[in-house]
Amino acid sequence: MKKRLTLKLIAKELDVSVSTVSKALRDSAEISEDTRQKIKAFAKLYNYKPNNIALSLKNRKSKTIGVIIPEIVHHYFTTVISGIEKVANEKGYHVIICTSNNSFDKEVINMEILANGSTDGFILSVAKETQQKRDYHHLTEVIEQGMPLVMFDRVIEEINCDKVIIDDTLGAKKAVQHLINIGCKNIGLISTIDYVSVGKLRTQGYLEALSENNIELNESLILKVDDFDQSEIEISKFLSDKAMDAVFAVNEHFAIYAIKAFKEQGLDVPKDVSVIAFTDGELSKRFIPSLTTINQHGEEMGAQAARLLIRKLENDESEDEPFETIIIETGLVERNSTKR
Amino acid sequence: MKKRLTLKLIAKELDVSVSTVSKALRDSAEISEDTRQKIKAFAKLYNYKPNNIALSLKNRKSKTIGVIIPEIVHHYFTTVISGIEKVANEKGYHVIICTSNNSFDKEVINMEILANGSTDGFILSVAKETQQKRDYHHLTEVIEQGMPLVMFDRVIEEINCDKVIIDDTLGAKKAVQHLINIGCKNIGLISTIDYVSVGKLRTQGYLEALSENNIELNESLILKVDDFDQSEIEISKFLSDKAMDAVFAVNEHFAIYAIKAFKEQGLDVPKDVSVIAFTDGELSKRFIPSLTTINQHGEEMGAQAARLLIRKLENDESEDEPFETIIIETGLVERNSTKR
DNA sequence: TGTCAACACGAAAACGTTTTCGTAGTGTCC
DNA sequence: GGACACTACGAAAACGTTTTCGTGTTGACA
Repeated sequence: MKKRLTLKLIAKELDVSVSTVSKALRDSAEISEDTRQKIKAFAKLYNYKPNNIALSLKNRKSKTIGVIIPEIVHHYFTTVISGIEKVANEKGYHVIICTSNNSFDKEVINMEILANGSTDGFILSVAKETQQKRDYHHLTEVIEQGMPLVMFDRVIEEINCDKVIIDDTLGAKKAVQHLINIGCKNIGLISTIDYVSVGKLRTQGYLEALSENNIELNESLILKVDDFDQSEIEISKFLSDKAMDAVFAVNEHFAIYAIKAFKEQGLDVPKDVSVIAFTDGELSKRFIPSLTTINQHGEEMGAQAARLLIRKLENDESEDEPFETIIIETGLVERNSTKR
Repeated sequence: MKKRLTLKLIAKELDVSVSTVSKALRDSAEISEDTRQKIKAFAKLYNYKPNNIALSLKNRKSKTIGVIIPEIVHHYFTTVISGIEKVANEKGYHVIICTSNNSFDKEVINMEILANGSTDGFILSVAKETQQKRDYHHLTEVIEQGMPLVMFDRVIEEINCDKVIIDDTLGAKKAVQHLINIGCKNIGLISTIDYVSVGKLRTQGYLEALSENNIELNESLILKVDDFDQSEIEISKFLSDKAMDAVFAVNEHFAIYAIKAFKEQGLDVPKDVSVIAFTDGELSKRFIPSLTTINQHGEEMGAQAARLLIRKLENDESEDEPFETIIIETGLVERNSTKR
């Protein structure tokens, strides 16, 4: 087991001082051509690499950004991470990922650990539990310490920081408008309970689309799923006694459960009933029928979040720059779960 | 913007020395009850948290483990990460994730960066390009520096380190044996080219199962997909002129393309033809028909890898302990793409 | 009163860098 | 020959910890 090479070792070996070695390697003009060559050659030969930890301590920055997401086993979040990584690596940052598992406590702990030097800033999508509890002390604390924070997807309005979101309401509106355009009249909604912000916003888009088209709201066509694990049964029950010609689901899974339920009822998608969902997922492309969706552009979202964060990190002057909220456009992707 | 609290600041504020503060906070018996209380109260009041970077430098360990995977937008890898994270966090480690994007160069760069102090050890699944190139200098270098390395899934046999793999060959055999048991005779194989080790091993399992059941090998029933992006077309072409009553696919995607192709030919799965695949994915559960699979227990795999790594990290004496290869058992999950 | 142990604390080194400042040695110029 | 400016390097501080060792004060005891 080779010991790691340090400046001190090089210095001793070459009989110069540590400072000389450091300067030589950084091409300082203070060092004569001769010794510079000698030191560089030696360093190269023995494959010297500076110790990042020491640099972090010295520079008081780690060149890494911390990402905290509710869960990683979720295609949408992986696309976001992918976008973050791409931009971060381009700019010489690396990325630490932690999952909160939708637990408030784990979110807090992860932030505290990463905030203690490991990370220069955060990109975060808050846990469901945090949204419920409305306890944001860990976020404000980090901000007060001067660490930039960018929130995405599930953001907290009250927190003053950069944000990247999609136009959930508008996206939902687009979806429902599409259903209306193809002639659907009785449009159901499968959403989540309201404390999940996206559920709330998408519900709002649904309502707006109806009202703009002078369609009367029928509350009985709205389902707000509470327990994800029970959603398949809930949805199947919900759909069993309603007359709908379309369903708008706030995510991929709900859409697929809906399609399954319809099939079991002997209904054909899209002939008898159209289904549209919010998602970026793999499933929607591969499912039969493939799903018409409102896409969320996760990778773009991650990329923008990373750009915002790095801008704040590199611009010391930017402290008093106002915070930005970037809205990622959603788009309709027509596939085979809606009739034409 | 509050400055971060350090030992030095506390010391100045309370008019004691840095060492006293450090000792007090760590409950050293050297410090009198009085001052200890005072210091602890102060630290708590102003929410002192030690700087991890300084600790890393001092202790020459970072308490973080680096994970390098070929791609993150892949359900299997996220389950593995999930398992790694769970175990790592339990033991007080955190996890840095980098993706190689299946590029050799990016794999090398990521390892070099993380190896310079950021990380105590590695968990790695090698990039496709690395398997092709057979250039493993970055792996041996890291090992020579005394950093433990655990490889999983796509492992390199020649490298001497801990490994976690699944019994690809046996798993494939199980799959094919199941097809034989339900009465299939003409069993096709959709695999990848051989330099991807899993493709090779699973192919071998296929061959073994056939030979053990005295079924003659028909080379024309084997497809080795080269270009992933073209796989849908390749598979559809491949299946168009063969008479099979079953297909074993080495991954989820190939299986689904096969099912689609069969449907287009007017064949029913599972009535006319059975399909079985290797995978842990979401798709297989939700697809219609849902897929009979050989599962890979990704989370278990990650957990074991993390355990192996941490064992090496915490046991200085373990240096000469022999390396282990843990084999994760695969299991057959019967669903609706195979007849009963 | 002098000796010694116990107690409570501080100084300093160390981890691996970068950077500021100081300074020997050399050469130039009048 | 003296003043001065370069040149090329080294010493030391700093980043925030932990830990080893040294030391001043106190009290007990003969």
